[in-house]
Amino acid sequence: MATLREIAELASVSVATASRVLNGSAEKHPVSQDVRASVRAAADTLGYTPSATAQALKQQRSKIIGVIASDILDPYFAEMTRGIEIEAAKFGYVTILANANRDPEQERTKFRVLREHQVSGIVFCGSDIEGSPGTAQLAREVNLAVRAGTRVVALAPRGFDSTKIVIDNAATAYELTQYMLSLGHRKIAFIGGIPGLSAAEQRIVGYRDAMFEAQAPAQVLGLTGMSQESGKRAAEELTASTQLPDAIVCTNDEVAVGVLAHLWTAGYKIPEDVSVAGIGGTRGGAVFGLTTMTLPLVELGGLAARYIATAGGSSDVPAPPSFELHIGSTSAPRGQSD
Amino acid sequence: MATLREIAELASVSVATASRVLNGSAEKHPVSQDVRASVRAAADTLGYTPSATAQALKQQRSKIIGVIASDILDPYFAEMTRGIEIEAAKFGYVTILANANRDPEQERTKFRVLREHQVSGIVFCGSDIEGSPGTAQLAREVNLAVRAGTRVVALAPRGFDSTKIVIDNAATAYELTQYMLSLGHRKIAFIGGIPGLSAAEQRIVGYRDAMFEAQAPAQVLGLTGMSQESGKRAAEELTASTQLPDAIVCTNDEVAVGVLAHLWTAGYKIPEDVSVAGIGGTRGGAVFGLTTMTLPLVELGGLAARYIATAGGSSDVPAPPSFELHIGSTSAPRGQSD
DNA sequence: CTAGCAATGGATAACGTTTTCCGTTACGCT
DNA sequence: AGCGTAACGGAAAACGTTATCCATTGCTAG
Repeated sequence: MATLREIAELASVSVATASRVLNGSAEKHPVSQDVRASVRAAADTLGYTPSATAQALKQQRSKIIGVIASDILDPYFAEMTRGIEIEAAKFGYVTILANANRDPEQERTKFRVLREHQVSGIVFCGSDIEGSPGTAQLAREVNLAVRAGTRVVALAPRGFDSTKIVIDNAATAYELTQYMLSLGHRKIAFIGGIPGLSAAEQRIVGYRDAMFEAQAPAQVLGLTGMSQESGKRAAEELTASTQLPDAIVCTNDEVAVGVLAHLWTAGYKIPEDVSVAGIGGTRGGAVFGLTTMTLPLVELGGLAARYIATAGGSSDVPAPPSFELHIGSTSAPRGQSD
Repeated sequence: MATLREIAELASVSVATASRVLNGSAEKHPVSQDVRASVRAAADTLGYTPSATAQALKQQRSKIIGVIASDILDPYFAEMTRGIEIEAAKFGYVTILANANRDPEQERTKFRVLREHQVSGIVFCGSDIEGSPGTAQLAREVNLAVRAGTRVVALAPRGFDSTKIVIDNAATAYELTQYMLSLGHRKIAFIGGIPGLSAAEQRIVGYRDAMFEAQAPAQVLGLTGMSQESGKRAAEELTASTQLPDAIVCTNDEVAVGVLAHLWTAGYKIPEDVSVAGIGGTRGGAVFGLTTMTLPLVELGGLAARYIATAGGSSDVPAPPSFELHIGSTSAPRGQSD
């Protein structure tokens, strides 16, 4: 790979000048048109590719955003990471993706590795698992980093002192449940979640609140998982019992699809026999016409990326202020499975 | 962030020694136990984090693997990237993920950006779209890089002079079709693909071959897309026509799920009314008991990662030999939708 | 007794950039 | 004429590592 020095030599200018022409600061320090042209020509003939590594070392900041996703195969997080990547690219940033398999230990090691790579910031996609062994340890480490100036943003409820961009999970579930109630359903079951997973627990809270208000009997088969398989298993359990509910609200689209899968193969009609709803509005449920609360997943990711890419970038704020942004659930339920 | 110099100072040793203790080469150049201990202690108190950036600059090779995926939301590629990430981590590598949206232009820009980051190698997940404007240009650029020593591996049929690890798509589709035939189905339709997409076209070839051999009438609704939505639309078209086939073979699981979705909502019974099969064996189809050819997607990714992480690493091969690895379709179809 | 070697530690030159600090012009103004 | 000031261009010091060469010691083999 051609270096600036070689370019400079070929164009008979100094490396400083070559740098100014090829990478940026030609405004701060003017370079004549002639020189510019010859430098660019030299760069072309030699096939110059700037070394992002050297730039990062010099500037103490690589144009990389680290992403730690709870489960990369879950469309919920996949959408977020896509949002991050798209927005990051607009700022010339690139994303390093790490999958944590919902394991705080893995999150911790990935967090470290990402920091070693001098990333501009780190985004956590996915919420806390309270009570899990590594959770507190991770939080301590993250908080230390945040205080040291590392830009961290959590796209979910997290026990970090970092910037957070979170959806109001309780409100979302509340609205969805209300919607199902408004359709005339009374017996509405709730399925899904993982013990200690804040986001999931908040959704159960929202569901309970709505049911309580309507004086309808709540039935929570929660904490059964967040995957399609877990949804399927829970649905099997439900259909094995004496009486099917009028409707099933699921903690996310994946679980809902699993429920749908079982109900369908068991011969039930949706929504005639039972209504099913999910949360997320991911591509996964779209093809089934799943009723779901559409969440701005891609936009959330974009927000996170933009925050990292811009905060303290050209501005002169040394310590980017951590803030907490709550996205209300503004979307209305949509779909045909209700 | 603490640097080696600070550590060295605190431990009253030279940076060289600190480097030797903290990062690696303590075997090549021995360091006494006492010194080791004091350096490590210093590193601990100062909270040392090695700068991957500086290491990369010095060693002319970052421990990063670049991944360019055709469509990150398609489980087929998501599985591959997961395989890459898992295996890469074992070697202390990290992956930069870039989504190309099946667009050669985007692949090209991402390829450039990745190279700027001095990645150890680049993996393409997804095959060529022949005839597309940017394809030839991309190939030229990639080949140039390969010749210059960049390690590139394509996890799909590609017109690159790079290492390729490809599944025998024709054989896979052939086997699957034969299996469906062996079940007694005669009228078997094929759905899915994108014009110019080599992998998809190969699958059609395999299907045709099997049907021809069995003297069964082939019906290809190919080139309708690779997504769930496209599968659904194609299925709609199919059910609108006079007569439903006995079975439907789809180009991948996503399309198959889309087909399933339509058939189900339209009131058909699977597999009583019509059998459905996909290719890939991704998590997407699992919950529906979709009949599918399980492909070693994760393993493929792992192979690619291992190749990049190891080739020319400690060995002294300067130019890693490009090779072409064909994975036969060894798996048998599994699932209940047939 | 001494050449030679293993063990250990240090200095220092890179790696490819960016950026600050200094020249040198040339020009416009008093 | 004198001088401030843009407009340019270059030299060189970092950024944090690693690796190559040297220096010192304490041995052991001849």
